[in-house]
Amino acid sequence: MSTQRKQFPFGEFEPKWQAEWLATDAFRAPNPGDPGFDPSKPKFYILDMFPYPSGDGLHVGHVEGYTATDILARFHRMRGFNVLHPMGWDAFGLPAEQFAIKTGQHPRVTTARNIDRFRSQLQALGFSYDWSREVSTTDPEYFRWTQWIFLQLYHAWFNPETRKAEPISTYRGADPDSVRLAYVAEMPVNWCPQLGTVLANEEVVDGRSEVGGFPVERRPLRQWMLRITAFADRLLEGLDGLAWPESIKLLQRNWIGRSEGAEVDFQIEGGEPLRVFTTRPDTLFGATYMVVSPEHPRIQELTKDSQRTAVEDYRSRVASKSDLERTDLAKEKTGVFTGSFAINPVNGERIPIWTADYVLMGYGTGAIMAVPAHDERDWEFAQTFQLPIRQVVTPTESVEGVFAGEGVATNSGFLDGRPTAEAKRAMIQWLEKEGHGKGTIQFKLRDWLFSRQRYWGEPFPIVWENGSHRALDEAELPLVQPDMEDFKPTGTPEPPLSKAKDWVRYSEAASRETNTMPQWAGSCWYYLRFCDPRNHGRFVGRDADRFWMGDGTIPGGVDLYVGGTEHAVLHLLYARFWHKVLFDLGHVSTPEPFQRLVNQGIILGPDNQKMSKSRGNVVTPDSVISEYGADALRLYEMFMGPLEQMKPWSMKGVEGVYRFLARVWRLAMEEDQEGRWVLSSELSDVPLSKEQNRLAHTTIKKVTSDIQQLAFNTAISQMMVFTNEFVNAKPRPVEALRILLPLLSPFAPHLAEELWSRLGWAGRASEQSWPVFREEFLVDDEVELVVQVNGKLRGRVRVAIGAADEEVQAAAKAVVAEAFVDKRVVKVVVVPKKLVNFVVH
RNA sequence: GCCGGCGUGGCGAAAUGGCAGACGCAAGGGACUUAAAAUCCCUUAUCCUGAAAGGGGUGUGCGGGUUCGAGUCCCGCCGCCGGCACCA
Repeated sequence: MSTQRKQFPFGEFEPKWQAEWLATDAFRAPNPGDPGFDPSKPKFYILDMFPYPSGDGLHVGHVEGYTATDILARFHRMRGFNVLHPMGWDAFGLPAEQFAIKTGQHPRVTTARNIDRFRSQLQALGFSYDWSREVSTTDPEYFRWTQWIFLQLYHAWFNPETRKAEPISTYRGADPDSVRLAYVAEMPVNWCPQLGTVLANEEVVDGRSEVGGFPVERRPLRQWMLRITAFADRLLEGLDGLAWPESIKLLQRNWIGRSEGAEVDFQIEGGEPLRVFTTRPDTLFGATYMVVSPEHPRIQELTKDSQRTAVEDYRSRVASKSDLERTDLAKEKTGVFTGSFAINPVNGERIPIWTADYVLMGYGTGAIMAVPAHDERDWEFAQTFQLPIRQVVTPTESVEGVFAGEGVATNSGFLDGRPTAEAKRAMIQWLEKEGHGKGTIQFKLRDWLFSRQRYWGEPFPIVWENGSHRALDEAELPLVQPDMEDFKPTGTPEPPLSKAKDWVRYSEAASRETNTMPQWAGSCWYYLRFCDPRNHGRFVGRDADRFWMGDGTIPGGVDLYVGGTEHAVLHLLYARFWHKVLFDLGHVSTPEPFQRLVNQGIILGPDNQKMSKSRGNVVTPDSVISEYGADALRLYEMFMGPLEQMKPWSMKGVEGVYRFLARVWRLAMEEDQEGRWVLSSELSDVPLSKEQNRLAHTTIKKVTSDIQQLAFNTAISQMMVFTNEFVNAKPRPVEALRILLPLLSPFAPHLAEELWSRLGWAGRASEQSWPVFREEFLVDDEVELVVQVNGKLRGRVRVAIGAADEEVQAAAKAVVAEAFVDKRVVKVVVVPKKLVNFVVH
């Protein structure tokens, strides 16, 4: 194939138009106040998840999402929108740093090189980004504002009264440091020895690091945290109004994990009451023992001398287990009796307190009341250790195994006979009245562990003095990492920046924070910077924010955000959190950043397996472009199937769309005797025939609505049908190209531009107004109906478009008359313009 | 285990409850050519029947149901993919 002559000279005109678009700033989007800004045009902000510029370069998976957004950006421009379609680089991150350590090159150098590679690959695809808005998270002019936003978090707290973030100055308590949205805490964190850093919960998968797959262990360390849990309810509620895939909303809801229940205090002999959380306060009468987590702070106090050795043994055994071992569900329940007893407040019963690792310190209060009759885990534990089981809920229908569902309360004193929902309410009421507890809500969501022991990240704008922290002044930003020869991890939780002694020393008494921010920091707000990327006075100008993101009066934000599912609970949750803080503090005008979200499906290798170097099934955009051109690559990725679906690559499929593009080329062009491309001699100024005109308007209509529905594959099919119709038309009406080229332009912009210009038409194809279909051209005088008998196809009939039902029935009946012999017509269904169905017996 | 999503030709896929398989790939046949490539045209779900034109049956993972009519809606299964997973 590669030695063959190309069927059309894409290798010449594709680079030509790419250069032309760049040189003329063809896709520059002016901001309010800029020359050429037209406030009468509505805005459309269409965003890609910006890439991490890895050393491997762009892959075909990137191209899929980016092509989809490019089609929509071009389409909206042609429809008269102010379109914001930017691109940038999420360039901090572990791989760059690890590569740097391996090769001895500074990450700034390798990152810059990777960015150049990515940029030129994107430009070779003809994407219509406004390159004047390009940003990189690693640019000090960018991350000064990342640091600035961190300071906003640091200087704010969440006021539970107003349910909003407010300046810390409105906080009336004694210790502001205890309520800041950015705070320091000593807590058990995910420490990854191989990576030499701590990780967020979201970055740990099955007890291993998401990056690299190294084991992760629990260690108590002093870390920066962001109080995302304060926003749990708002992050949950905000989902309702978003046009996101339900599956993604569900992932976020599950991750936030809201549970309604009650806290109950159990009296302890000779000690403070022990508090538990339960979602089933209605089963309190069935609590036959308690369990506290082995890490519970009161474990020492609760352990009686007779049990001390056993408890200590158990605790050290648990501590040595990895998270993976500990969460292995297949294993037997383990635990030890502490020797203490608690008093069940509802019936005064004395119940034993155990410790067991199936109770987690990180959720609820780290202690539970065990109701083995109605909780599978408690039931297993009770079975193992011969603890009593008391049924207090009667199922409404027969069930097998442990009944954990809802039913009717029994053996439960004042609750007896009440259905579960009502019994819960009654018990909470009783607890609150008697002072034994209260209704409460728990979340699975934890605060966001925000510091990393890395070199290649944003330094914290914080200094330490006499053991306490304080913020740098905004004027001191950006705070840039020092140039270091040796930025390797220290192998201990001590960050690499601690080795830069001069940099660390801030003043006589104060020293800098040496942790850096995680990679998510820069991507939490890049969509805002794109609105106003060169603003030196503010992270985003107010007018730019109001114009591109909306003024808050209608659901605003990014109009369409396209990216992979892998960010469902990481980036997409973090960004929403930061955005809400900025919104509360009055820095942005919309409450949610991303109005509509679409996930593109994964592209598999030709072998139906996930593309990977080790499998050797990776397809690179570069090879496809040199063989078939950028337009063919773009078109193929859109033609493969629905955007959101997972689908395998097929080089034969690329050839198919390549042939289609060649056919479009030959609609307009032919070779002369010397093999040069000249305008086709078949082209003529004749008007379209009635049928051709109908097809043209059907095509405009279908392509328009398919693009709006992101159904690019069927839009392309329709353009193929249109093209096939004209390939052999003699004479060939040039009008067909005048309609087709603008429609094709968002998909195959180079080809459309080239033919438009060769046909000698004014302007560029990409600048034309989008064609408008006219309904009156779509209708025919006659229409063919399907004739069915008992729902089975038995014939066809042509009738006039306005024919009355009786007329249609009569015509249809004539077609299938013999089917009625010895039969009786019971019913006739007439669907206008579609079919006639006779029901006979 | 729980929660999602998806099952249609040899393959990628189409189909507001109304002609299942548009469009593309692959395959077969033909035209053009000294030949090939490219291009263009035709056939292509499957079974039965017929010399042929044609006619008939079956068919959207499986089993039921609703409907004049189901790939599409409802109930119950099976399979694949993804997420969560001792969260009380």
